[in-house]
Amino acid sequence: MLQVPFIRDNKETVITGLAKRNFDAKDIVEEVIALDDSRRSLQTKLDNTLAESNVLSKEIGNLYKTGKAAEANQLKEKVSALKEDSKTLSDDLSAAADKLQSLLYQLPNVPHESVPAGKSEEDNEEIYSEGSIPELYDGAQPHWELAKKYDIIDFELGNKIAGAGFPVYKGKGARLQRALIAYFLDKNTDAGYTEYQLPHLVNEASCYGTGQLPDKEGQMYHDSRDNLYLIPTAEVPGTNVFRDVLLNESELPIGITGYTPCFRREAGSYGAHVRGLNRLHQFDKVEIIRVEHPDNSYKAFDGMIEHVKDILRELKLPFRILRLCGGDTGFPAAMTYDFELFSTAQDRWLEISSVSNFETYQANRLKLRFKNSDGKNELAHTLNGSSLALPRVLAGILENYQTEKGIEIPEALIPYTGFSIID
RNA sequence: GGAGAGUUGGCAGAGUGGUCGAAUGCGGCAGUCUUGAAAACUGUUGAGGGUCAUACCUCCAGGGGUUCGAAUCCCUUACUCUCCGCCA
Repeated sequence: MLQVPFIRDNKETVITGLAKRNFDAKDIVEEVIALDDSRRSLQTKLDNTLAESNVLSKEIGNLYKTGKAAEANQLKEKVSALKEDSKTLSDDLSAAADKLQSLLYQLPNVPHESVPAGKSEEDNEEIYSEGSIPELYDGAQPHWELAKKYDIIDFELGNKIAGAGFPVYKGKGARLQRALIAYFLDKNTDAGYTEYQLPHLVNEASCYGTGQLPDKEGQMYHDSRDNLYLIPTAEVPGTNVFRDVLLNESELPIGITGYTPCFRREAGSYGAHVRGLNRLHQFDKVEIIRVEHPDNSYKAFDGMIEHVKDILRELKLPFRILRLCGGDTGFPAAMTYDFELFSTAQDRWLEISSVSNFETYQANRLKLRFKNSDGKNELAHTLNGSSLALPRVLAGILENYQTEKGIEIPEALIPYTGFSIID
């Protein structure tokens, strides 16, 4: 959530920044400022009314003590009248505050100055690529065929047990999943992230904290009996670790990592390009989350990019990095880089990681602050990224590492799988 | 699921109608001492709104009520703990 004083002081920056997302913020910004004005003037009136009745109440107390009940009763009437006024004022005030809040929820984060304008993924900029695309043998297959051929992922079985989008991993397929999770977690903890095991269900407040609510309700699985949501990403429980937290500056930076399954309803997103592992209702992901001093967050962002690069380099998977344009950058993010790996057998790029800097947008909702060197409480910056999402990495490995003899295992993973080929 | 107890500042924990935005301890910050640090001692230290700055207002889990006046009394919701039940 953007902060009102920031919007006030940077009206034009906000409007031109959001225009890069194709978001016309002009009316909302004007309305926010107008509402904030009226909120303030109501607040002042209310404060004055309350101040007066506070003074009178004290007098009443004193009058009673000195036995002047008649005078006290006179004052009581006055206070009652003030109370009527303050009731009206405070109703008006909370109406204005609620409206302001709901307007603020509608404003996405202002993109970083380096983010290009653009409407859709067409306008994303490729800024880096690495690794060579392997030449596959004749008869190379997409992963859903390989999965069947080697009997390592059973989509049909998942259909029976749960439904489409819930694959069953078997044998070496299951082991490879476990290996990837352990490998990613090890890479992350080696880089200084602290490993967390987080709840897979979260309450409503946590969903508001990271912005899944109020407007992405339909994308999450929800247990209405207990009002709990299945997490769509570890970002939700992981970032909410820091909800309502006041840190000392010396505690920054903080980095945590966690493996969780992720659950997404993905309503209405069926169609092309969703075969096999490409889009699922349940998938595994290892996430990294950072809390940073505002002065360091972009340096930390670069560090996260390098970290993910290292992993892909070690797995010897060909990848590229995209700088997302305004229109493709997620609502709460100021900047996002996507990692995509090239799947030779599908002849297309698959998104496997998304690294974002949210600046203070999430921290403002979370009330995540630190005491700065002036002793003032200041919002921290939050960042997160996948390192990595499993299904498409798995798809990439299966497709890019297939040979006529079987699927080779990337060297870095062999200590984790305990085997070097799936055949 | 049943019964009971609780929820107070960064943390722990007192406070049962006005003198309470709140004792005390820990932690944080500053200083004295020290070559430096630790220890000790001294001072300081809740959050939000508002103001040029004061003033002032709000906040003792959330919401509602009683009262001239509520952390304190009542209702309600959420959560936590203990015991019982169930259970991997």
